[in-house]
Amino acid sequence: MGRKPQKNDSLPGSLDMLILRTLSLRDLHGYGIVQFIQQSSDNELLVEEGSLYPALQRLELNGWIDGAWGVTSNNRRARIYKITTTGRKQLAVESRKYAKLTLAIARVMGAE
Amino acid sequence: MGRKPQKNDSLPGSLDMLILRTLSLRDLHGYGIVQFIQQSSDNELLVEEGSLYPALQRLELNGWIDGAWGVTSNNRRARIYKITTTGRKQLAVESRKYAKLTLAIARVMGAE
DNA sequence: GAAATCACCTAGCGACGCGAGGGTTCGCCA
DNA sequence: TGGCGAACCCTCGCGTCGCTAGGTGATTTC
Repeated sequence: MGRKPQKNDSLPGSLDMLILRTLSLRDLHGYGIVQFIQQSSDNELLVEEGSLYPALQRLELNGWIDGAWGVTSNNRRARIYKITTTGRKQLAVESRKYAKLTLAIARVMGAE
Repeated sequence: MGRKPQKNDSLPGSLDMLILRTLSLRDLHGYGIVQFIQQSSDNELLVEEGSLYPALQRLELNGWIDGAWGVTSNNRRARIYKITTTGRKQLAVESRKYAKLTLAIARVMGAE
């Protein structure tokens, strides 16, 4: 059997970025976001539903995404989310911040 | 004036790794750990004392570091910490995990 | 001798992700 | 046809973590 996907426990804060990134590519419902992240991470990232839905509410509250009831390609009721203009800006901000942080950490991990 | 160092708020979990990494290079006291991380990260990472000391207790409880009262080169009383054998193993584990996670995140951030 | 620096510690708070639970609707197939 | 599993949504309570804000004391510097 394959490797077990990791929980995102170890990098809080990055979940918002991952969701925004996903929605920047296409409108999607919650369940689909989970699948996209899992697949595009090569089955290494697993987003629990107990993390996802609160995160979506958070993001919507901040005005970074917009949700509306719709129907999936499977003919199922679902809340379809799309990223807003502010959301795209936020994604850019978070990406930059994430890059700086990981670079800084890499420096420490490689320092003598 | 220069850039303000970032808080580590955005990457919880990585603090333990940074401390272990620092102590894997040399025995050090808390205050010195903060300075080392700040300097070796090019002044981008700032560890608050309110984060550091609880973290040190955590690590010691887990048996990953050992603390003992001593004296710094400045002739000041301080708790000198050193990494244990188990701590080095833990550092290796966390480093690998961190690398995998950031790689997975990078995949998602670069996916289409 | 006052102020700044070095050095340690704690309590309480807010944020986040998770586990566990509960719910509906659709499609499949025995 | 009726049962079951998958797709889909949601919430509550918990543990962990870093931060803010506060406090302590010793040593150097002016």
